Amino acid sequence: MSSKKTDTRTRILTATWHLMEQRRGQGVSMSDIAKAAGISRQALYLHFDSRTELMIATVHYVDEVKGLNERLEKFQEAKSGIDLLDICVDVWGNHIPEIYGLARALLNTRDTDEATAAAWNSCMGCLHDVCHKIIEALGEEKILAAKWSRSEATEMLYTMISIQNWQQLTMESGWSTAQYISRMKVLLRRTFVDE
Amino acid sequence: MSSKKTDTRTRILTATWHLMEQRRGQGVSMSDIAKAAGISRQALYLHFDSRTELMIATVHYVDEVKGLNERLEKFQEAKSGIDLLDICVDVWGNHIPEIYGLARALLNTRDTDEATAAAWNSCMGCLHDVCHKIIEALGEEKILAAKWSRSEATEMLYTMISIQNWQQLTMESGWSTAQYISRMKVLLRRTFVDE
DNA sequence: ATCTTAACTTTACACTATGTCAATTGACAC
DNA sequence: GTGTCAATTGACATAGTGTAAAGTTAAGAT
Repeated sequence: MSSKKTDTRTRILTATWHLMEQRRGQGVSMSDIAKAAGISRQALYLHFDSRTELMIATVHYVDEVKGLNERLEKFQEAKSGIDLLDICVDVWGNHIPEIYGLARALLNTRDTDEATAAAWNSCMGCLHDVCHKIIEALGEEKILAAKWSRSEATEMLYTMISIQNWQQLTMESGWSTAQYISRMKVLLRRTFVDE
Repeated sequence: MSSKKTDTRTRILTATWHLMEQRRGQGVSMSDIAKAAGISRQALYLHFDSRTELMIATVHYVDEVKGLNERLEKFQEAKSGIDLLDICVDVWGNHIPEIYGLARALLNTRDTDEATAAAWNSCMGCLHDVCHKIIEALGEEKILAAKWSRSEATEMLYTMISIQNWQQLTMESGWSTAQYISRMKVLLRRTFVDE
C-alpha cells in the first residue's frame, strides 16, 4: 500500500528534518531540501503547497517518529506534583535537542506567517497542558507556593521551560543537557513549591 | 554644525525606530524605511552600507535617546543585593516595551547574520554585567541560595529576564507590564535568595 | 500492443527584497 | 562660474519563493 508518492513524501520529510538539525534551522532553502531528497525543487510543490506547509508537516512527522506523546506517558508513573515536575523537565529537556533545528526554523517564521504560528501553538499545546497539570497537582497537594495563582504559575512554568531558554543556557552559555535539567529542576522547585 | 547629511541620518534612524515599534519588528523593508524618512530607497545606502548596519545604528541611537545607561544609574541607590535585583527588574521591565520591535528584528536576523549577533551581544553585555553584579552582591551578603554557583546563577538570571520571556508572558499570555515585573520579582527572589 | 495516468523533469517566468552602479539634478560655497 | 555634496532616477544583479507549461518515464489497464 506504500505508493511511490508516499515514499517520496517520507523521503522529503526526513530530508527536511535532517537538514534542519544539521544546520540548526538556518539557511535551508527549498532547493537544498529537494537536492537532499533527490528530486527537483519544483517536485516539492507536488507534495506540499508551500514551504510553510512542508515545515508544519515535518513537525508532525517528527512528533510521530520521536513519539513525544509516548514519552509523556511516563507521567502516569508520577506519584506527586513534584514527581510530575521532575519528569517533565527530564522528558522535555532530553526531547529539545532532537527537535531544536526545526523548532528554530518555525520560531523564526512564525512572526510573519500566521499558519506557522498556529501550527506551533498547537504543537506546544500539549506542553502547556502538562504545565497546567503540574500546577494543579501542586495546588491540590497544598504545596504550590502561596504567591502564585494557578494560572499565573502555569504561564510562568511554561515560559521557563521554553526552547528559547534552553537555547540560551546550552547553546550560548555552554551548559550540558544534564546541567540544564539539574539547574532547571532547582529553579522550578524553589519557585513553585513550598516545602 | 548640523549638516544636511546629519539631519537626514537622524531622520532615517527615527523613522526606522518608529516603524519597528509600529510593526513590532516585522515586515519592515528598506523601501518602507526610505518612504517614512522621505528619501529614496537608494539614498539609504549613502548613509548605511547595509540593512544590518542600519539596524545596529538604530539600536545605538535608541540606547542614546532612551538612555538605558542613565536608567541603570539608579543602581547606585541600591543598598543590598535584593534592592539591586528589584531595581533591575523595574528598570529593565519598563525599558523592554520601548525597544521591543527593534529587538525582535535583531533577534530574528542574528542567526543568519554574524554582525547582528555581535552587535546584539555587545548591547546585552551591559545587562549581563548587571546580572553578574547582582549575584556577586547576593553572594557577598551570604544570601545567595546555596544550590547555585555564582556563574550558574548569573547565566540563569540573565536568561530569566530575557526579552523572549517578556514577550511570552506579556504578548502571548497577556500579562501587563506591572504584572510581569511583580511576578518576575517573586520568581527571582524565591529562586536566588535564601531568606 | 496501445492508451492512460501518476510522478517527475526541465525550462521559463513573476514577484519581493537586498544591494550596486552610473548618470543627473539642485543647492550652496568660494 | 565652478566644484562639491546630497540626493534622485533608473537599470541591473542576485537569491529565494512560488506558478505554469510542455515533455519524459514507467507502471497498469484493456
